Amino acid sequence: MSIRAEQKEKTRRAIMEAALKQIGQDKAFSNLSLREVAREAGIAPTSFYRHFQDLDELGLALVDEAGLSLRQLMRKARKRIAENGTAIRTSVETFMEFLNTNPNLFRLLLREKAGISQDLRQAIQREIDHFVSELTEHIGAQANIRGHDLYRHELVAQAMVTLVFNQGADAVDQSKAQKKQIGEDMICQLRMMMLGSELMAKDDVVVVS
Amino acid sequence: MSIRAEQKEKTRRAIMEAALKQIGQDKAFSNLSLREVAREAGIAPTSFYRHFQDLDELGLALVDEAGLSLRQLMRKARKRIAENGTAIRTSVETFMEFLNTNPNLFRLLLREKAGISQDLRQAIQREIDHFVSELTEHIGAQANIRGHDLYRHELVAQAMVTLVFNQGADAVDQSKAQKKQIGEDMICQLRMMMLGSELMAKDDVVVVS
DNA sequence: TGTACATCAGTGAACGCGCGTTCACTGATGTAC
DNA sequence: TGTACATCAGTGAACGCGCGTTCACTGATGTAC
Repeated sequence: MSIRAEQKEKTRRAIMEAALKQIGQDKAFSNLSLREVAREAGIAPTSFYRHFQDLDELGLALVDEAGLSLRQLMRKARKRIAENGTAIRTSVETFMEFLNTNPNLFRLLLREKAGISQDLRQAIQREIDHFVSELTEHIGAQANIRGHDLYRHELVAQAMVTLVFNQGADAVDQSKAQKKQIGEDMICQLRMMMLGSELMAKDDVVVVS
Repeated sequence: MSIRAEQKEKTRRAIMEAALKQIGQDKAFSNLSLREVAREAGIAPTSFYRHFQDLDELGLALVDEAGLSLRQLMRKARKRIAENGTAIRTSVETFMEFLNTNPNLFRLLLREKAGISQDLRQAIQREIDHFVSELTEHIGAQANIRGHDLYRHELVAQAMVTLVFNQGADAVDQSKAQKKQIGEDMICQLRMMMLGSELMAKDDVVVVS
């Protein structure tokens, strides 16, 4: 990479880090100001435009980055599960690692999932949907291997992601001990879901409405 | 009530309705402007201060109102359950009614639960915690009556509220048919939780870590 | 009931401020020969 | 390698704008006698 391109990339990173830092300081993305981000990044306000057309474009770049992290996370979790087999515990613990490593990326996803910008919401929803469908596939395959049938395993996956993501929100600002506790509770809740689904898949259970 | 007090109350309502209207139009609470709210309410910007000290105070008043609605909702659900017994279905359907009746109050809770203002977040968390503890008590009592034991029923209640609240978020902007579908899926997920918890409460099930 | 005074919800002008965006410019880096 | 020109990331001045808040004010409603 040329010197010029390198420097440009460095500045781009500085802008993204500046935005993430502000998000960590209890700013919603829609409350960021271009001038404040530029100040934090150590550039003139006008320089921002050399990298992003506007703040929305910066937001999408950040969501892309978060999505990338999520996918890496999932790969890591899968690898660990293959090694030691305790799928739910391993997934939750891997997710809690993500929370600790990228708290501001998580805050971005969490806050903007219900936020103002339709573009951001859609981008985040896409990442989460992707996560859900990977998990759906995974637990479906696992169930086949182990010979447990699951009832509507796609709903199990969806509920699991919803639980982990949203209870994770309560954990992000807590002490290590409290995080641990929240993680254990989540593990228990996911097991309940899984067990319930297995039970509902058995022939002799009548589902009443 | 005196004429003066009546008029004042009317203006206060107008301000709150104006804020809710803006929240419905994809504004986060932290993006509301005092001037815009006043404009929408049909008063001079300065008149706002006769009713609220600042926008934060307005936010808390709105969360109070939402909390009141939630408690009314719970009471209604309990009454209906006492009449017809299908607890999960009735609760979900009652919640979906709330969504349809007060979409903007729900949007406020949803958005500001992960939002900027610490005061609002705490106020909303308090309402949700109250909801969870009422539900915990309810399903605990129901389980006793029916003779099913539940394993850690407080986690069941927490998960149920998390699921309904957050999947409800996906429903609020959808068509009636899609809302119905989301509701049915939620019912299924809640049943899985409940069944799983019942199963884990049985003596002969060994919980491995 | 009538009068004189007090209260107070609502007002319009004015303020200083930070914002996003434009523009023409600079000077280091890159390229062609 | 050296020279002449092109590119383009970063800049500082300037703009118009909507904002939150203050202030002294108005005039309808309320109260005391």
